[in-house]
Amino acid sequence: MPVERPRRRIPEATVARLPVYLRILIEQANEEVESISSDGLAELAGVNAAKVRKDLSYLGSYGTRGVGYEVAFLVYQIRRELGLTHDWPVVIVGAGNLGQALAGYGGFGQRGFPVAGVVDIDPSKVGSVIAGVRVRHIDDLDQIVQTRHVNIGVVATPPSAAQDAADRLTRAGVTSILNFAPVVLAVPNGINVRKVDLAVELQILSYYEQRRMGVGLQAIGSSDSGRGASA
Amino acid sequence: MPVERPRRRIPEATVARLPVYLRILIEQANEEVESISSDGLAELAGVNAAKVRKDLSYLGSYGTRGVGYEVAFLVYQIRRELGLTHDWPVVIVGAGNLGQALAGYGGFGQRGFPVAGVVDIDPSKVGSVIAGVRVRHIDDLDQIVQTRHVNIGVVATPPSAAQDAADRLTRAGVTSILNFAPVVLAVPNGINVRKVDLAVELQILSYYEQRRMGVGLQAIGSSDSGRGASA
DNA sequence: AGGCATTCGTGCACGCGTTCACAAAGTCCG
DNA sequence: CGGACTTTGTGAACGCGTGCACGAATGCCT
Repeated sequence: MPVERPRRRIPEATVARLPVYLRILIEQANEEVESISSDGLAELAGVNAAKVRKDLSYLGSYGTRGVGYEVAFLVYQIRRELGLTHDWPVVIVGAGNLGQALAGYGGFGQRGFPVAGVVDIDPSKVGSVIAGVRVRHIDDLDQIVQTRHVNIGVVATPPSAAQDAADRLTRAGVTSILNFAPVVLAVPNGINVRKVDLAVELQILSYYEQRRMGVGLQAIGSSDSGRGASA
Repeated sequence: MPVERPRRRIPEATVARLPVYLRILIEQANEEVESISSDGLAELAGVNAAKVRKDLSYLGSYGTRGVGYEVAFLVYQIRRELGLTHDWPVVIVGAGNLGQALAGYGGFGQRGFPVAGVVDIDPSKVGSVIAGVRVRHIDDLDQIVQTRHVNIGVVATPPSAAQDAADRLTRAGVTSILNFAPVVLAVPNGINVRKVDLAVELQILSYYEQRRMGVGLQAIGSSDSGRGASA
């Protein structure tokens, strides 16, 4: 009996939705809800019910026909699949406006991603304490990554410094990067990069707004960009 | 001669990439680069060259065979298509940690999205000035949206207040929302919502990290999640 | 115990997006 | 001026993700 299956590959689109399901399920658990149907979960997540079932089927055949899914069990399974059974310390590069906000954002530590350190290249920023974490110099990056076993780095620098930050992170041994700088990072193979670009998001919204006006008042209908439940 | 074509619909995936091209092209223009090939742009954007050409072909047949695209002209065309020929004022709901960082983030105003106002429901926060903008009470939302002609709202509240913020925004007449709260917003039809969820992004990275370890040291290869050029 | 209602799991078809491959169109040089 | 070279624009094939529809399994009620 194979205790830990090698686990089949999960489609990227599904991986992106699992965290959403997880958050909703934890909420439900806090409200003493014991079980939930794919329909119920779909409604709360703003997606199709069949999609929910297919997504969850990648985890295994948990779920009871005629009843639904046991919330607590599903939380455990998703946690395990996403690798959230233990903490993933992160290091933040850049102690500017954004870096400080991220370090102060409670959502990190509370959700299993404690801030192992904040570093900056500007000596004048080093030493200041933000959100209980002392800012250290970027030269200490290697040491932080190694002693705290950091796998995930966050780039919160100005655009001009982002590539250098990424280079230092990968050199220090980080294998996943969350990039907030409006720059396309070049990284070695095998390094996982995800980007969050506020300007891009706004410009996408701008496109649909502009379109809405230009075309006149005709049916806008499916201008929802993936998410969005109707009231 | 139709001055302004009705413009065929552009695939969502392409719309999401246009802002990236735009940023790169503006950079190139600043460095006095006059023209660029689809190959060159593709490299800088970290995508396939054919994809660049197909994306740009949705704008029209700009581009000269044997030469490439004229940078300045392409910048103009993308700007026009994305509706960036004029500013889009945005209103930020929530003057907490994140709201302040967003208001202070220069990337907004400089990229055509000036902050028309920051509002909060907490009277103790009202009146304080962040990044040159005075925080006003959320009851002033309607007035701000109407007098400043705001179409885009940013939700930067705690999760528990996010739905209320979205309701108020749509009621005030906002038709696009950028949501930073880890909540699935329910909005009326025709309202465009995009979400930015830090915890979700980290959890996705966590999945691939966990997988990397579990499977052992075998080829990780295509674990790049869309972006990522090799060094 | 049997039948009915409910809900899961999934095969299948459809549509969108990506990529290849190549003709068309232009430049450059001898 | 002609031929070689470069690069665009796009038809076509492929692959992935979505959503429908339905069989299978389970619980509940009589």
